[in-house]
Amino acid sequence: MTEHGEDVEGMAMERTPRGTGRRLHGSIAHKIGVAIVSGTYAPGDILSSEVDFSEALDVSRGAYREAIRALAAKGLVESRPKAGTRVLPRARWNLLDPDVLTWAFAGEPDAQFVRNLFELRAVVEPAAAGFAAERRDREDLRVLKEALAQMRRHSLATEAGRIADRDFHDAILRATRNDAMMVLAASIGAAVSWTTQYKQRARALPRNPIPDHARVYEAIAAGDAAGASAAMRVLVDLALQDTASAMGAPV
Amino acid sequence: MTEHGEDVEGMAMERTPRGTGRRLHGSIAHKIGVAIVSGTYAPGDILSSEVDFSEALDVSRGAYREAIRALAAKGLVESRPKAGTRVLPRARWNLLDPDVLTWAFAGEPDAQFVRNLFELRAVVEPAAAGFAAERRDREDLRVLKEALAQMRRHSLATEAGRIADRDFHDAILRATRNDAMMVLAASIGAAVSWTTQYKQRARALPRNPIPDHARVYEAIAAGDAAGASAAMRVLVDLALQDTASAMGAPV
DNA sequence: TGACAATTTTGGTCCGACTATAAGCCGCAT
DNA sequence: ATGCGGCTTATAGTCGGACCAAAATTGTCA
Repeated sequence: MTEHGEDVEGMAMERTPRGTGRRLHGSIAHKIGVAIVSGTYAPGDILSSEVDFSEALDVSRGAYREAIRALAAKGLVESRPKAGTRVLPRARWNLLDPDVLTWAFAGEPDAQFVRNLFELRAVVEPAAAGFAAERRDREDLRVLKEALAQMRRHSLATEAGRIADRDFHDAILRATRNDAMMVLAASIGAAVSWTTQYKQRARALPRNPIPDHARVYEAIAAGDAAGASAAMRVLVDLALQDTASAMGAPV
Repeated sequence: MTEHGEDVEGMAMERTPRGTGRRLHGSIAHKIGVAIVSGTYAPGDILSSEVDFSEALDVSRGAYREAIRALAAKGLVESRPKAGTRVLPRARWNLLDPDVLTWAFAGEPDAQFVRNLFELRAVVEPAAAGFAAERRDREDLRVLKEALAQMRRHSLATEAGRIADRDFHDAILRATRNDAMMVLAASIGAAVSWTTQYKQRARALPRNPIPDHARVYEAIAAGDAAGASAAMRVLVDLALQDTASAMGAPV
């Protein structure tokens, strides 16, 4: 992707084992995954036969198959003897899967999809904050407070600031004592954090997020479920507005 | 398991290609997946080496590796050279993945987990109903009405009845016009439907679900978001109560 | 004794052959 | 013509065996 300049098909793998980082099958899955999510291969399309595609990628058939297995596990494709490997309809994709989310945000994210994600977040996170207010223990509050302090110290423009922000939300999720909710909101949160880059890019950083977060913290500390929920709803709504304006799309 | 007498490890694959149905790597993934989710292999555990495990299962190393790829794609395990394949901490599992859910409900489902699922459902579905009330079109209402009619015709004890119930909820999700919410609620709904079996098993069928569903339909048809949301909340709460009592666990 | 090097274990990749499945075609009978 | 059933054949599925690469362990030497 750097100075080689070639990669004619746009899909050729690095032949040099140097600096692969990921395993080979992993990068294959990544490439094809991005291609599918970004629409290069539309739902219903049939991928080239295993032999053709794998040698087009210049990898062994085994590695290619393992990549396809991963994609199939995420609901992106389905392979059947004689029929080939077909891209499944979007409704079957595990859109909440962390990897799929990563692939979706690898290119220019679809504005509509981002809106949907925020909508879901606006449903889940306030509820999570409410549960957290009811179930948090002393340790949860300590972590929450520490994250808040870190957010005050560093701006959201810095890496440390974003990590603190993430810690804050993660701590709330842990406090819900609900695994399912944790997994879900963690995925959404990750996706949402990608959009933060767009906010930064647009230099649209007019709002100081600290007060919003502080209000959430106070309500959780006070054990005020309704208050925590409401405060979180405000926080998410504001984040959505920022993102929407930064992406140049109407809310 | 029958007269073969052997199968020492309790994990040996059927050697007879007869009635496999699933592909081989699929059944391997299923077996190991269930074993992990049910706690046979605890987080942090290292699976036997590829050669050992694959020949213990009496399958080729390739098939085994493909199965592991699928599990890795769902966040259940992680493989690293020399380090082996290790079961990841529960927090990394894609608990909302349809397959993982299936595996989780393959054995006796964990009561706590079911409660968490219902809690999440209680958050998402009412919100979805609200959005549906705002965005549904004539076609959505038609499908919804038809599903409701089918539910009246067949009891929930029948397969047709359960399908109708599922159609009803799916139609609501489609009406939200939110892909992310659709995928999520579909997963949860599938999981919840497993629990229906437990309700049946316990013969705890005291409640007639039609009125609850009808109220949701009426509110959506009327475009009453708040009403639809409230009606759905009631519906989910009642379902939770039924399930909880059927599972013999306190709410 | 501590740093370095050889060893060995284990996953990663490749190859080539064979098998099993089902889509699509062809022909038969209606 | 039409619908059904068997046959063909392309394609994914499975296998086994070989070699590569990385990392944990062990052993060795300064």
